Amino acid sequence: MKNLLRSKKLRVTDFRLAVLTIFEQHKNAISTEQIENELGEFDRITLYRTIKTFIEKGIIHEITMPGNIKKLALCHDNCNAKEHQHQHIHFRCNSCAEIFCLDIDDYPEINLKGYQIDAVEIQAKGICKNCA
Amino acid sequence: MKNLLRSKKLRVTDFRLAVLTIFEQHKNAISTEQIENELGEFDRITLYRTIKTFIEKGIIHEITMPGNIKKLALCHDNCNAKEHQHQHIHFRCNSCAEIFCLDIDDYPEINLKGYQIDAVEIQAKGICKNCA
DNA sequence: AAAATAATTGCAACAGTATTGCAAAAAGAT
DNA sequence: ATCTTTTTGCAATACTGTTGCAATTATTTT
Repeated sequence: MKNLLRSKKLRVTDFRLAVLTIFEQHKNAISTEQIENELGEFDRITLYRTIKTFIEKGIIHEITMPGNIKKLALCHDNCNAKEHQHQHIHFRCNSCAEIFCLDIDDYPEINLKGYQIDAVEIQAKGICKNCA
Repeated sequence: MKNLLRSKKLRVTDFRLAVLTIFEQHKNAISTEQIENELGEFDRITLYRTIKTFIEKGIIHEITMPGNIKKLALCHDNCNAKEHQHQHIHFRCNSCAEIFCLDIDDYPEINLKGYQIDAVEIQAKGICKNCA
């Protein structure tokens, strides 16, 4: 974890390590609220800033879906400030409401005449393995 | 427009017609802020409620993307409260920041072993026709 | 066409989410 | 150990959205 921060030219602080630890303890994407609950005592503003920094540096990525759903998950690929590139899809279970980052073998190509496509994000909804 | 509201069992009111008119005047997806600006005098709470109702009834759909991007667009398919089904992708231009609902011929199939997929939403980012 | 009914609106108050500026504290470099 | 720069924590503020309730308006019934 310390190396991850250093590789992104971020200082290693207790706060950042605490937040990273929470991310690593969760397989699935988590909400800001969940982080708040698990942090114990903390400063909200610092948390928002930490999240923003992590997103900019490509440590975590944001997943948003209609209905004010907003979650965060660790990047597994090597992302950066400019572009997050994930070869996985975001799956939301309609039963347990968990959001999973799932790898797929053949990531579909999208072609649109006249449009230059730099990044594609795929979201799916349904029933997950555990709830099925 | 009146028939659209009636078909969804909603009362025809000036406010709703005004909001619908704004949607029809825009080819691309628009933000709540844009609607507010174009409405002239209005009540914000009523607008939020109108938007919520329209989404629930399948008149408009929400498009969300990382970075607190949230836009709204008319549904062209016949959507309903339970599920919005669009055979188009959402394209965001990195240059003009517009969000387009674009039809594609071959909407990709997504398969995930063990997961039941009910809906798929595809988002793309790049450079649009006009900006290219 | 008027009265009854039911949905919608507008206001007040409030809640949640997020940002900015700034001084103090902490991390990393010399 | 000291210096420099980043990060934190606090105060204040802004934005986005919601709830309850009374007044108004649209539709239905008579």
